[in-house]
Amino acid sequence: MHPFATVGDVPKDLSERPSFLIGQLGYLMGKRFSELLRPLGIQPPHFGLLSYLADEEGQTQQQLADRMSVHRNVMVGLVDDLQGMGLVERRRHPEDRRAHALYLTDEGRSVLVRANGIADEHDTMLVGALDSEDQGQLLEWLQLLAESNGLAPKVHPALQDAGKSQTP
Amino acid sequence: MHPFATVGDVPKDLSERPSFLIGQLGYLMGKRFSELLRPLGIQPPHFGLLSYLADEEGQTQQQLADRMSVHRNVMVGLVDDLQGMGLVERRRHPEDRRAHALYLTDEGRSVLVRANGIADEHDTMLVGALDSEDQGQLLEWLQLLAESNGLAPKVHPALQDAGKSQTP
DNA sequence: TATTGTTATACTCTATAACTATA
DNA sequence: TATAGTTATAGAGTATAACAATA
Repeated sequence: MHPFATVGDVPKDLSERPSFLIGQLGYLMGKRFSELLRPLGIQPPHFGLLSYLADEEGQTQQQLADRMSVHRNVMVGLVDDLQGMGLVERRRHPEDRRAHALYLTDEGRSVLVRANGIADEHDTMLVGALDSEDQGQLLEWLQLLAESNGLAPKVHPALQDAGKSQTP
Repeated sequence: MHPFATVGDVPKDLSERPSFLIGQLGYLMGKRFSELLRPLGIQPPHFGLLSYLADEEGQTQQQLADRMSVHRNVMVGLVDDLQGMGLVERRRHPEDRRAHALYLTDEGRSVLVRANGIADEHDTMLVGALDSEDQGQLLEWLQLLAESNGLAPKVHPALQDAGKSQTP
């Protein structure tokens, strides 16, 4: 018995803590998805950008930055990358000459389809050890916990830490 | 319907992917635990170190580094921090004069007790929206998935990415 | 004056190597 | 020769600020 067990209970093992298990698994998810995407030449934030852009083409960088909750400075780099690979195009915005209107190329659409397939594999790797019914129950609980813990849907918190819009 | 839905199905929403939800929640766990620990002046890796040291005092830095799967260079900094706060002591090792034998101070034990309490709160924040029975089921599933995805128990993968022992 | 996109700078973290003292 | 601990260096990633063009 530990001398510091003042409340009468033994300190809990890390692997009995849901927060630790989720932390372990969450870190692994980012790393593994990144590796799975490597053959496509993109990273998870690029995948998010392509997905958001597919939802509605012609958006400006600022609009996409707001939706993904990334700083607009970061968006420049993401778009540079994707444009360099020929996956997106910057066109002139029809109403605002300061802004760019972004569009997917055919290659960009193709890469997005493949990336979605990789994400499916990725999900299967994660929850494949559970039967189909349990997978469904787990998904519901995760959605519930994401909401009860204040997470915005479809926004990865790693991208939104930076102060976004304040220009002092 | 999207023009790239070649396989006949619409791309899945990010918040319907267990991998994305776990990724969101996992990132939040690290950030929030870090904030919760701030009043104690320590960070999550320090908490891990204190826990491992409480399991068995007198361990060397290398032993602790192996168990936590951190590089020994990183361990130096963690021990420096904790020693600077008066939470651990470096004593002479009785059998190997190269090594230090590490011990908790009374203050270190006290901080560990409080940190365990904070970790309990942290867990409750995460799963509090589920009833007690569901919390139990979720914990089982998370333990199963951690194992089926190759995670070592009680080792946070963020700390073990660095090559550890190779001295070329 | 505020906003879009861009660039440059600084800061943090971490990875790698190299050094010492012992074994 | 190998190992425990330490220190220094360099690189990646990220935050902050500043800028030009346009609204």
